[in-house]
Amino acid sequence: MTSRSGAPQIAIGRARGVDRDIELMTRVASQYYLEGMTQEAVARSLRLSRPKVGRLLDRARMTGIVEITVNVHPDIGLQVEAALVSEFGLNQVLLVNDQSDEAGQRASVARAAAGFLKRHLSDGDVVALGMGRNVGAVPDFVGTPTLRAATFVSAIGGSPLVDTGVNPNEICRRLAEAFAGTAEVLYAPAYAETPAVRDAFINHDDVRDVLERARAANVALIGIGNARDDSAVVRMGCFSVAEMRRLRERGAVGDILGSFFDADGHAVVDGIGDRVVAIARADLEAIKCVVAICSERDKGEAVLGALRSGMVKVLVTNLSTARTVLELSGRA
Amino acid sequence: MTSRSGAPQIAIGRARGVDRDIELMTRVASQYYLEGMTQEAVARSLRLSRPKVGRLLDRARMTGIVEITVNVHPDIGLQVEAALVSEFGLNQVLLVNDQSDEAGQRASVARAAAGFLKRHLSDGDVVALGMGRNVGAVPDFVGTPTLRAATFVSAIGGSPLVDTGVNPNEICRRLAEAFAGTAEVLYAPAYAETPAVRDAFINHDDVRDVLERARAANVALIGIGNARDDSAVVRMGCFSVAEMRRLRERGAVGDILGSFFDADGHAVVDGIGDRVVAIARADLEAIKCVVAICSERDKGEAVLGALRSGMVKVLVTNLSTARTVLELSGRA
DNA sequence: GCGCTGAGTGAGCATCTGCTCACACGCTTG
DNA sequence: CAAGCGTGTGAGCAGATGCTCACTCAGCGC
Repeated sequence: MTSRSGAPQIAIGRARGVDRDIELMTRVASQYYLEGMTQEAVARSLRLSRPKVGRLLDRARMTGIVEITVNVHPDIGLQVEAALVSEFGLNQVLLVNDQSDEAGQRASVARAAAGFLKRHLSDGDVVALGMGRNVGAVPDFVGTPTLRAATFVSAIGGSPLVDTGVNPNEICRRLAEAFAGTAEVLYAPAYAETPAVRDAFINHDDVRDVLERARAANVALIGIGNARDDSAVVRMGCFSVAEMRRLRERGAVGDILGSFFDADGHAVVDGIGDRVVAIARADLEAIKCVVAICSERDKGEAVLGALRSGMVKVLVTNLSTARTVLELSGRA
Repeated sequence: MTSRSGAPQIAIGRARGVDRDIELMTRVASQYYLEGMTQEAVARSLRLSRPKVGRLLDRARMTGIVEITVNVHPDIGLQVEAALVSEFGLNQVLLVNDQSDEAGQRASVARAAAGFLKRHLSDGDVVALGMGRNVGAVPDFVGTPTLRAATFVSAIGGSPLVDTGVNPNEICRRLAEAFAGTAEVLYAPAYAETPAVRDAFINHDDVRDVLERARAANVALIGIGNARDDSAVVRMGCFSVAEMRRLRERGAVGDILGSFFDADGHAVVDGIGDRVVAIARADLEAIKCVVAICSERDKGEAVLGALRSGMVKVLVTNLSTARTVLELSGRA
């Protein structure tokens, strides 16, 4: 009945003042959640009091030993994922459930993206980072720092008007902290007033070095912007409403790292491109693992264009957005 | 309060007689498990009776919408994983908790391996398969068939003495079924009596074709055997106890697909190799994603040799085994 | 058209769980 | 060395959950 502990004579994991109850929590959680025993039965089997078992379960949930996830139903989710993968030649699609509130939706998409990074980042990886609320929410869900010798690099400049975790530098620092890696940030604005100013920025030694580093990244984590008057870049003051209108007239539906594209994914060329301080579309296309995240259902056209552009390799989004994209692409 | 449904006008996922309550289950599960509402509160918010909410939650757990996993504690698991990755140059390590019973241990390791395949298999992948109880347990945990156009190929012959899901052909068929892919099986024994008989087998058109196909696989799923008198290959009658003893005298600690290696991972050459009907060690080394699974704590030496051999790229095992391997390797 | 069958529903109850609270123990501090 | 503080423990209770059991109603056969 009382099985022995598993004799790990090894020091790994015991070094610090690591919680001595970890094994107990694991055992309790396993009996309760996996074997379906009642808390009282678990208490008897391990000679603990019933409340103590309850408390151990709480802590097991807190520390991440027990993980409860609500997935998209396999019958639906797998079909939609497969359809997106085959339609747009993606490597992977991660779908999460729809949420009624915007914040919750962003959180669950960000959690999925964080999970992807946790599973896939290895020592030595270099991650180029975009901006925006969606990307900015990712560090919140990394959880326990995970000791990866990874580098996080801003792939686009920031905006002085917002400082609320939306700027790539801020995201960069927080992600690096979460993964116990290093951050390399870009001290330049995302958009310059004129091409000449932009050139001055990108020729600055520090800026050029960081952009060079971002270009050499093997992973990228980016958001997808839309081309509407209320889009983030307009709100951030990078563009005027008139400029955005002009972009739309030329077919623009969205942007990635300041590179606009139309519904077919083709680049929309305009003076704009010459004012962006960021890595270029071609740079992104060369990165093997470009993870795009989007949690807003009304960004369907932008996501469609982004997927068709070939920049995106992994898409993280919610079910409705995914369905909207498939519908728009005519593959319903 | 009552938020609208999310208007997915698209047909995907609705085509068949798909459970119309899927959305309801998801919503209920989300409110209960993620937002921490009580069943009664969920019932009120969705105008359902309290028992109905309970029943929906049951079904959500059954169908896989809600997933409860008991992980290794991050503080410990991540350290051990990182240590194995860096020590042996692996791509990834998946650790599961120790289980007191052998069957439960095998099941949880197999579940993790199945999860890895579900996440990583894409259309067109070809998976070479080994034999043994561990590999044989994987198909049981794939769950919902996932429509991947993948091919599963036996990479080693079978044994006529056992027919209980341990033979690669059987595993092959069951995995193919679980993933809704195709199976290519090998009509040959794992070990022939003499090299001449072996040659006769591998020169047979069908056998040669399947082995050729296995060599060209981009994924492999294999077990790790040990070199003891009670090892699976001896029990299966492929070898005599005396032959196994001779292998041990030459330093053998374990085998993968019938290729034996010593504690340093070097191949143990013997007449044995000429009698195996399987792809060779070099073939396996050339496959990018070789997933080895092991659920037995007493296979430490065998796993150590396997990791040092360079054949294994992804290891799936339980915490104690992982620790034992690190300890044996002197990296404790 | 009528009755039968069976899946699905909600009441009621026994049980389980979460929470509060008083208490004991160990550790610091005067 | 003693008092004080804080964390952790188990009793007790209110509320939440799982379960059984009549009951309803749609679907089907006679």
